[in-house]
Formats: sequence, structure tokens, C-alpha cells
Amino acid sequence: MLKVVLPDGSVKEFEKSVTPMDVAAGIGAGLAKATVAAVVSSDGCNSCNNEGQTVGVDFPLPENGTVTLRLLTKKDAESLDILRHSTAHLMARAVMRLFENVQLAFGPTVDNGFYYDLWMEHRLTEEDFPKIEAEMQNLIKLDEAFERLEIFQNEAVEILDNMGQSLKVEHVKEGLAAEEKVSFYRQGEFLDLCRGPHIPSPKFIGAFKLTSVAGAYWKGDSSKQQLQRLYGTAFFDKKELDEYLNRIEEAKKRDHRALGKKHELFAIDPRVGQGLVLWLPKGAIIRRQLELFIMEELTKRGYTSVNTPVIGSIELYKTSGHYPYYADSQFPPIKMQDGDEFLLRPMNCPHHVMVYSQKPHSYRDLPIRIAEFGCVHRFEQSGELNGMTRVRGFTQDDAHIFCTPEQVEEEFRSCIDMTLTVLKTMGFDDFEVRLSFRDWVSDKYVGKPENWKIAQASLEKVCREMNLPSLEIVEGEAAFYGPKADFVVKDCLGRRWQLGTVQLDYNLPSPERFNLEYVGPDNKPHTPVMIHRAPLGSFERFCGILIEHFAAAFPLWLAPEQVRILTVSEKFDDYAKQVEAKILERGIRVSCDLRGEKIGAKIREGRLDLVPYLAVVGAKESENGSVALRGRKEGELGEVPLDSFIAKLTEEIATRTL
RNA sequence: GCUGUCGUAGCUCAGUCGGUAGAGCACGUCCUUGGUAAGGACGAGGUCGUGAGUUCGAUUCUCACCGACAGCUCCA
Repeated sequence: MLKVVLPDGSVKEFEKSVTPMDVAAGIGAGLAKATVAAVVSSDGCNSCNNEGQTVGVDFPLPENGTVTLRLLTKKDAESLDILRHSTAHLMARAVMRLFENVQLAFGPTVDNGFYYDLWMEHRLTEEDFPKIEAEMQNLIKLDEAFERLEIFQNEAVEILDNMGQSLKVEHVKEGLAAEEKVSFYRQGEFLDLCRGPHIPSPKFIGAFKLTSVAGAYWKGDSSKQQLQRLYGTAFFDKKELDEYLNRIEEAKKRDHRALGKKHELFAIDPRVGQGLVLWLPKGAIIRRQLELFIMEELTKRGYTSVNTPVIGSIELYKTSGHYPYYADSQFPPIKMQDGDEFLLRPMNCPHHVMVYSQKPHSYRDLPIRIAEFGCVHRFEQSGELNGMTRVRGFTQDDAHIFCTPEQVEEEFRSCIDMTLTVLKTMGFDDFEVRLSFRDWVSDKYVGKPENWKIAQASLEKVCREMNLPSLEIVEGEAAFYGPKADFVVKDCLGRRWQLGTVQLDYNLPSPERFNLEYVGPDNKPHTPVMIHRAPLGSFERFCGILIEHFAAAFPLWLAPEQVRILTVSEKFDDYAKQVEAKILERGIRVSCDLRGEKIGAKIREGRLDLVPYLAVVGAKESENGSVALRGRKEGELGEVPLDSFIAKLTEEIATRTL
């Protein structure tokens, strides 16, 4: 009796020997059609006793025991991953056939494809791709099975050594004891250390393409040697590959760097400096609207605003403990003739701590929430700069909350709530929340372990209670002073960026640092807890992501130009100006297109400029006191009385309609 | 910072196998006064990223620097 655990978790029993295909046929038409192979794990049946072994469609399953079947189907992501990883093996094999002395590192799958890290003397360029792809096609034709081998560590070291794979030798020696087993996969002459699983035969690879080559460090350590990372992608069929490539092309059109230039939102000019953003008039309007929105929330939520300088005495950062941590990424200190040193601030926290310490505080005053749109500078490495999303000077919508330990959870919850409100208002629903905790081995963190434990526990508790989407805990990502909850969104190319952040801090206020105090009900001094938070993160990065999110078609409340009045001919210039003046009275951003162009041309330009509302005026409208309205989303809306148009605008702006 | 690719008009790009460059859009002037995605004519615009080298001659070849892009490393 063979028990087969199916991909959906259900169990079927078979009396006699079956193949994965038989099983698939029994599950249902949908799966059976798409099934191309099955990946099996088992509890020790003799013919397939390896976890993750790949079994071809005709491979007989054992008669006894339990087998877990994973069917490879076109639709599920896991199957695609297996397909891609096998394609990566094929790619590495092709490279080894074409070039001398190739050392294999690792070749995992990534979001939309796979890569293989290789070390070799020849510098790969895109010119090599056709050659490698052709060789891969040849290998597919050979149709050699992927075969799994399990080998003891010492034997594995020997095999790898004989193959001259010294990177892998080092890896196996470091990672495993002599009596432990590792798995290899063989395909023809190609043999590599690999966890698997793989597709049974390369014939399942319907379409693949090498996409790029880049540098990457051995084991992600920039002090170690640099390898060549060859990227590619693969699909079950050509159509899917073409669709994917099309999607990438479309996505590139949303790139905030291209749209920022096209719509004159921002500029970065090397004559000013790398990574230093010039907000152009239209971009500055968007930023101003974001500021007003945040300020509104701050008022509602009991914050007070301050203004503090962008530089400070270096002693301030030494006391805070930031100085050594930011040594590599800050602009060098400014040394004065009398020996004083100042730092262009990389963060606002120490200034806000100083604001708190200007007078004694009672527990009755807490929490104190100090907010500032604080401009900070960090000297990021040139290769890390990226449009508006990674810059060297930026403004955080920052605030620091000083509260009692008892108030931490409520304050933290309120910060998360504000961040959610902000994201929701912008229509971001595809974001992840990352809880960044400390790594208990590392010594880069400050503060007492018990405080860390309390902080991390309360942080997680609140996040669980609030049911945040895609909550993920990442150890080793915490700030040096405390754990944090980060809100992460993807850009048009699928890269993840941290926007909002809420961070718990038991350390800066501590006696070892700034020794902040409040007087408790017991009339004794106590140390407050500090929360750092920024719902947007920074205006620069947020705006960059926002441009891509809306593809520069901003909702009315954010749009740099909200209404454009288009005249049918010069005869209606006076009426157009009257309309403009009336709309302007309400503080709405309106302009007139009085050029001697035909109305068709004006409409076209208004559409291309993504103006939310175009108001056409001619004989009829000037007579009736109306406009012929055209919405960016809705198209023609017909003739609307001016008053009701203005009411509509006012309402839509006030509610920040998306 | 590292590896690779790239840099021609305001923008998007073509081109020159070494003999100082062209298109479309945008811009300017004039004609056209037109009702929902491009009316027409003429014109102005470039030290071909910067600096050296090779050459009779370099935008083109070589090197260095600057900057951008992709990835790595690092971060809001």
C-alpha cells in the first residue's frame, strides 16, 4: 500500500505500483493537463529515499510507504522556481563548456529568474550571451536527466578538489562535519553541489533568456573576492517569456527618473553634486502637499513641531553613539580653527533629545511628541545612489516620542496607525511590514539585553494585534539602539524600498547616553523611552516611489496643475481668464492655455501632461457661465456650470480622493 | 567603493569602418481663429561628457577623470 500525499495536502492510497502521471491523472483534469513532472519526498521507501528527489513522469513510485508528491505545473511559483534553478545549472554547464577554468559558486533563483555566481578569467559581457544561449539550446536537445547523488562530506571535498572547484571545497569544509552528507546533482559531465530539487529533464524548459551580468562578492562579503553574476530567466513556454519581457518594458516607463524628467518634477545635477535633489516647481508642489497632509495628521495626533539646525557639535553624536556607526556614511566633520568640530547631521534624533532636555519633565507631561521635517545628509557610496530613492541629502518627516514604559505600546500602535493612514491615503495596498530585530551574537548593538527583549516583544505584540500584512521578522536588521518596524514597498523594477519606519529605543535616553529624565508619581527621576518614527520615511524616497505608483498621474489633491482651461479661439480669452480667477480664488492650481492652437492640439497636450481636469471654453460656455469638462480618467463629462465644477473640485481635494 | 555597460541639440535617438554631424518632438517668428489626442511655413540650437595621448587631422582609436544605468556591498 502506497500513501501519496498530494500537492493540496490530501492523501490518496494506491494498491499497486503507479507513476506520478497516473497519480496526477487521478487528481483532476486541471492539474493533470499541466503536469509535466513530479517532485517526490518520501519517508524512506527504497527507490526514492532522497528528500527532494526528482522523478520523471514515467518513474514508478514504490509500492509501500508514504510519498509526498509535488506536481510541476505551469501555474505555481514553486514549479517555476524548480524550472529556473535547473536552467541555471544548464547555464553554468554551458559556460564551463565554452570557457576555461570556471569556478562555481552559487546559483539560486530570484524573484523573476535566476543567477549563477561564477569565477573565471574571461570577463563575461553581453556579447557572450548568444554563444552561451546557443550552447544551452544544444544541452536541452541532449535531454540528459538531472541525477541526484548523496555523498559524505570528506568524499565531497575530494570530488570538488579533483574538479578544481576550490570555492565549493572551502564552503563544504566550513559548513559540514566529515560524517554529514551533502547532495550533488549531475547532468552529463556537469556535477555541482546542490540542494535540489530539479526538473527531470531539460526538455521542460520552454523558453529562457540571459538578461545581464554583474559583479557580486563571494558569500556577500565585500572584503572577499568578486565573482561574475550571470542573470537569466526561464519559463515553461515562449509566450510567458515574451509577456514577462513586455511587462519589464512597460514597467520601465513608470521609472521615476524618466517621469521626473519628463514632467519636470525634480532634477539631479552633477554640478550641484551626486545624490543631491533639486525639487523643480512641479515636484515642489507635490512635496508641499505631502507636508501639509502630514502636518494635518501631526496636529490631530498631538505632536508639537520644532525646528533645529542641520549641523551640530560632534560631541552630540559621540554622546548619542551614532558617530562610530555612521563613520563611513557621513560627510566628514567640519573642523574650525579653534579646534571645535561640527557634523552635518546624518539624523535628527540628538537634536530632538536636546529639545526634550531643555526643562525638567513630569510623568504628567508625557508622552511628548516632537516633530520636524528634518533635513539630513549621509555620504552614501556613489554606486548606491538611485534617483530620488537613494540620495545624499534628504528630509525625513521625523518625530521622536518620549514616553513612560507603560505608554510604549499605545504610542507604538498610534505610530503604526499613522503610517497605515498615510499609505492608505496614497492608495498603497501592496506593502510589506518588516520587523527588524537584533542578532543576539553580534556586538554592534548597545543597551541591556533585557530591554531589547521587552522592546522586541511589545513591538511584535502590537504588530500581531494590528494584523499587519506580510509581517516578516528579520533578525540582524535592527538599528544599533533598538528594534524597528519598517514599511517596505516595491518600485517599478521590483526592488524593495523601506519607506515608513517606527523604532523603539531604550538607549539614547539612558544614563549612559543622554541621561534623560522625568519625575514619576513617586517623586523620583525615571528614564523615558524614546520612539523614532517617520511615516513617509523621507520626502525624496517617498516621492520617487509615489511617482512610480501613480505613473505621474497624481490624484487631484497632489497634482501640480489641477485644472487647465482651454480656449476654442482667442475670442474667449476674457471668459477663460474670468474662469481662471474664480477657480484661483479657491486656492486651486489652475492655468489657461490661450495659445493659437486648435482645440485638438490643446487637448492632446493636456492629456499628455496628465492634468486631472481640462475645461474647454467657447461660445456656448461663455454664454452659459459653464465649462465643457474632460476628466483624465473619465474622458468627456459634458457641459458643467462653473459653480458646480468648483464645488466638485473643492470636495475632491478636501477628501484627497484617489 | 567594486564588476559590467553607457555618455551625440532642452528631450528621445540616428550617424561618422578617423576628414569637426542629422531626424522627430520641444523652442522662436509669421500665417491660420479652429469644438475634444498633433493646421502650415520659415528659423534658431551641438567644442559629439571632460582632459591628455596616437595621428597631417579625433566626436570616432587609446588612457585617465567625471557622470548615468544594472547588480553587489551598505541604508530612509
